[in-house]
Amino acid sequence: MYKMTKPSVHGSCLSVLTGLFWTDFSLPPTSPGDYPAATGDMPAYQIRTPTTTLPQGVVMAASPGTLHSPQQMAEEATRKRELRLLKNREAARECRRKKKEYVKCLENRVAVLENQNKTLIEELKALKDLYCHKAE
DNA sequence: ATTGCATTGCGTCAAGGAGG
DNA sequence: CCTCCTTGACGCAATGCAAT
Repeated sequence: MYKMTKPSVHGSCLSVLTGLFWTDFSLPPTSPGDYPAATGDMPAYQIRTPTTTLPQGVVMAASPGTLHSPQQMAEEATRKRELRLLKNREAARECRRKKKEYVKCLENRVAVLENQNKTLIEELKALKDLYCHKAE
């Protein structure tokens, strides 16, 4: 697990490593809320979309026609704001979860590619040795 | 035990994109 | 145009950890 360096206490961790924001990756999301899936060596991770759980007592907006007094209007505005904040709170949580999963996925991919690289270097070395002995 | 810095996670705001 | 969703950015609190 890599640790964030101080200059990026806020914002995109990946920008420190890559110079890019994570949403700027060359493989664009295939759909909103999706991130580039790993290819080849590893399974593409899937984004689950949990059903939003509104707390009990949160009801959907009343039709505007039923509101009259300024007090009712103010209450409606407050209720709408609280609902918006609640939804955004959950959206932010989900967004962070996906981001962590994405970073983990990239870290796995780095590990796989490093192993592949090592194997190929060893293979090349073996072939070179073979070639040298034949040439003698 | 205390202190200071780094890291992490959260809630909120704001901007921008997508869909109706 | 309006509404909703997504996500970068910010501020804050909690926690970890090394230095003293």
